[in-house]
This record gives sequence, C-alpha cells and structure tokens, in this order.
Amino acid sequence: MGEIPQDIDPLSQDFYEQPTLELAKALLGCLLVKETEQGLAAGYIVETEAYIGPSDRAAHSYNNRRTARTEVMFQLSGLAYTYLMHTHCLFNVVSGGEEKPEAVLVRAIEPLYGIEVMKSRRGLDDLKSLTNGPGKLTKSLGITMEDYGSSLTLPPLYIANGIFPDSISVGKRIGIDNAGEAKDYPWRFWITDNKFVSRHQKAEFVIRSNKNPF
DNA sequence: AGCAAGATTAGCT
DNA sequence: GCTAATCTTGCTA
Repeated sequence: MGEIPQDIDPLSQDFYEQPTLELAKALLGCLLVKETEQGLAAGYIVETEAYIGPSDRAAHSYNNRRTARTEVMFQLSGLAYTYLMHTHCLFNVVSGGEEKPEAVLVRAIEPLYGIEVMKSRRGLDDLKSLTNGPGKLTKSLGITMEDYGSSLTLPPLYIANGIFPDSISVGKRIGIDNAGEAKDYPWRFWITDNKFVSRHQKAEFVIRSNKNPF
C-alpha cells in the first residue's frame, strides 16, 4: 500500500474560480483529502455533478432559494457545502463566485491513502464499495456537517492535484427525477470505465484527453 | 407545531 | 429491482 507523502499541496483559490461545468470536469482525478486525529485519508475524485442555481430546478438554490442550508452556496467559490440526505452527509464544492449559488457534488472517489481508517469508519472490508457513492465517501473520509463552509484551500479538508484522466464520460445526473426539465441536463461527469463510480450509466458523450499521443 | 419530501444506502426478493 | 430506515430542512398554518 502506498505511503502517505509528507506534504500534499492544496489547490489554490483560482482553481475554484473557473465556470462550474469546467470545474466539475477539472475536479476529476484530483485528490480529495481529509485530515483527522485518526490520520489522513484521501482518494481520487472519479465522479462529479454540477448544480447551477438559480435556474437549475434540481439545485437546492433553485430560484435563488437562500436559507440556512444553502447560504454557503452564495459565498466564495472553493468552500465546502455539506448537507444531510436522509442519514448521510453529502459533500459539494461551492462554485460560481459570490451571489451565484452554484456547486459541484462529489459522488465518488477512488481510495488512495488511509484505506484502513476508511474501512474502519465504514465497518466494511470491501474496497470496491468503500467510497462508490456520495454518502459513502463522506463517511469513509470523516467529512461531516462540521465541515460546512470551510475552505478547501487549507487543511483539514482540501483538494490537491492527482492524476489526469484519459477520458471523461458525460451523462444525466442521478436521483433528481422530480426536477422537471432539469433532470435531463448532461451535468454528470465521471472518469470513463473507473470501477469506483457510483452507478453505471450510458454516457451521452465522451471527452477524450487532449494529451492524445497521435 | 405539524408535515411532506429528499442530490442515499443497505438488505432482501 | 424494491423498500424501509431515519431525520433534517423548509414550507404552511
């Protein structure tokens, strides 16, 4: 198992200033890291979804709905938006800039560091099902509502450079059937063929890496 | 104060 | 594939 490097550099603020759909793709392959007393746990982001209020019916910030829960979506890009779904905590990256309530949901990661801690938090030994869903990865990494509003440019919760995906698949977002016309927007992104993706779905289209050898 | 809905998950058929 | 679990949020009264 890979040793944890001494320092993993958080990406800086300007990374989060790109348009939300670009950020959702740029996050793929990046390392999501959480440091706690139990140690460092991290994994590559392999699946994301964009939520672009106020016009996106699937977004919590639809119609500029501004409540205690959505408040952070109206703040600076690069903050953490965590919220509870049934019994689970889900993690988003705030984007769009101030007064533009947009965010990217992280739906799955590929475990890299701190795998024993993750297994222990999940009470599970199977690597494949450890972090292949938005509620699973937060539990594995120890992301909770205490992380609401914290900046991702600093520990304990941050994002760093990782790998560059060869291919990105694009499809409809998951679990938003009541969102009217927004349910069909192609705003879900995943690393093609990655086995830690939360659900299999036919891609509407595929984006190949610009590092094409030919 | 009451209530319906929810960006999910685990377990069972 | 289907359903229960479980509880907070936000809306209505």
